[in-house]
Amino acid sequence: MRISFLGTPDFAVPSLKMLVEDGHEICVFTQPDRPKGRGYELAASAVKQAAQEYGLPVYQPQKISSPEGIALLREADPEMMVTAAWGQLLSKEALAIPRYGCVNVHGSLLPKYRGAAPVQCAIINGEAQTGVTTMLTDVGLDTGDILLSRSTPIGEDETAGELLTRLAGIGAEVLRETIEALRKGTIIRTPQDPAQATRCAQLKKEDGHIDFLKSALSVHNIVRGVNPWPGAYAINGGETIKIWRTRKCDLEKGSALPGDCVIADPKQGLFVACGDGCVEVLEMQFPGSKRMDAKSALRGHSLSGVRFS
RNA sequence: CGCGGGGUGGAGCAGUCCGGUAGCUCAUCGGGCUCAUAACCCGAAGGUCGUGAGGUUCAAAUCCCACCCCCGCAA
Repeated sequence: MRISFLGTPDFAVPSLKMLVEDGHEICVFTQPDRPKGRGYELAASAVKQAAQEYGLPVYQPQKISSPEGIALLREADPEMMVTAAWGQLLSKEALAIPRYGCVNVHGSLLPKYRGAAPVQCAIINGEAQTGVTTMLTDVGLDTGDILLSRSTPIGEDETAGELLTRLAGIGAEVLRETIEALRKGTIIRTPQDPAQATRCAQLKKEDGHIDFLKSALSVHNIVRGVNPWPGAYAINGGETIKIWRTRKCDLEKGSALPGDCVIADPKQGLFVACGDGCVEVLEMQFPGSKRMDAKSALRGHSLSGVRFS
């Protein structure tokens, strides 16, 4: 089938590869290259890089629903459009182009966790399970009819990055089944129940600021939910200390206040008091330094008596 | 030329501004103490201070120059 694929980050790559390997005729749309990293060099999206490896045509209109974007889409003349972590809403005009419509691969069990950061939000909220849903895109934000979905349990210590990778793979499989069913005409469209719907906003930098007033479990969920981006951090004076990994622990906090480093020792590790109980910090990063396990970090940096804010 | 931090014994850091024969914590090895210990005491080994038979100097980890690598901000 002739398919226009619209996607940007890593999450979309397995789906793109699947489409290519299944022999579909692909035309790729992805966000324009943006200045990135040290030196602000222009960087291509993960999808663009993958597309170039396959030698696929790549288009990067500023806005897909602009006249230019629409023109490019019409020129590609897709029978179907597929989006995965695309990042732009599609206009009615754009959606009308492909005969089979537009299928979106979304990293949650819709109608829960509509929006930009479904995987991260599910972890932060302590969900025990999530999944991938394919839906028929309409003009709303992740509001279209559900086609297929598959659930998966979330590990207790699983990070957003790890889960994202897993869901990306699952997404590719579900997408394959969805396309197959659509072609055969055996697909069943299920409207979303608006009453069950929840939305999650794009994560901001400050979402990584750990609030130790919350429970130890909540802190742990935030730490893994914002890993690897934007990354969890605690403030000690003027220093921002990144917290990469934590673990639940049984240590009683005693009279310690939230944010207190109850134990901070190169031999024992780092334990920080929360609203209830403590979390053990396993991996952290001091400013100007690279990330390392907490015990190593504590050899050269003392945190005894410190209270994070 | 987007802004900034850093490369020092196995690990993590101090020392660099105000040049003068390298220090701390942990680990390692040997010994001791203890019913016992992620405990404690005594001792030892281990470093071309990122690279340059670079510059300045009587003398450079420390000042100057060039290059390499790592990290944060920002996206």
